[in-house]
Amino acid sequence: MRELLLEVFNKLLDRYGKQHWWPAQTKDEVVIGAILTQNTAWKNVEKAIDNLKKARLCSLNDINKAELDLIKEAIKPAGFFNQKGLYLKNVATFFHKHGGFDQLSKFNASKLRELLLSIKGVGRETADSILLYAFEKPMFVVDAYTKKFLKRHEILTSDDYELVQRFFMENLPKDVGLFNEYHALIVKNAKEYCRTKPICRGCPLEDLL
DNA sequence: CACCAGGAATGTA
DNA sequence: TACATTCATGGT
Repeated sequence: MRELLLEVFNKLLDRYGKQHWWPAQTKDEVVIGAILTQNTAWKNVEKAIDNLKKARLCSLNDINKAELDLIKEAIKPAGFFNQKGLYLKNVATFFHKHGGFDQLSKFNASKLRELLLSIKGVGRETADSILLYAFEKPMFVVDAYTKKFLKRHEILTSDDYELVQRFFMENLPKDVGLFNEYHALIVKNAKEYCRTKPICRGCPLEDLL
């Protein structure tokens, strides 16, 4: 199974190249983007982040100080702005209370995940995205695409988040760079082949079906 | 026009 | 534990 997962990774990387995730300029933006992209197309998140930058609200510190309604107005393009406005406030408060990235980095990945999950608005995928792409902890990120991808290629059919996550983490070297690219490549591939196309023509994993 | 997007919280049984 | 509902904008 280890070899299969590495083979799949190599084929994806060979086809698509590095994805350079997370698409953000700062760690704060990774956290903000992780909230904004919940069940939302990244294109819309970009608009929201653009608005936040123009309003000088694109850091956790700024979000802490800012009026909630200003945040909501800026993030409207990303949808669910009433919830996400509150969620951003919750996350910003959390980072402030815990002394920011420097202090939080001292926790091990498991403990930090637990802390992140205690924030209202941060679920498993959001927590893991923050752990991997902002804290650079070797935590595999699972999303809807990942499950579709595994089913489509008949590798694993489970919908259980933790199970799918363990499947990757127990069968791959715990490497931040590897987890980073792997998740991004799965998303890239799934967007292309796991939506409307019933047959996998031209997919780099065609021969695995 | 319907359907979905890099989910999570909440409620019900 | 398992499943349904709600949240909202913008692209296809």
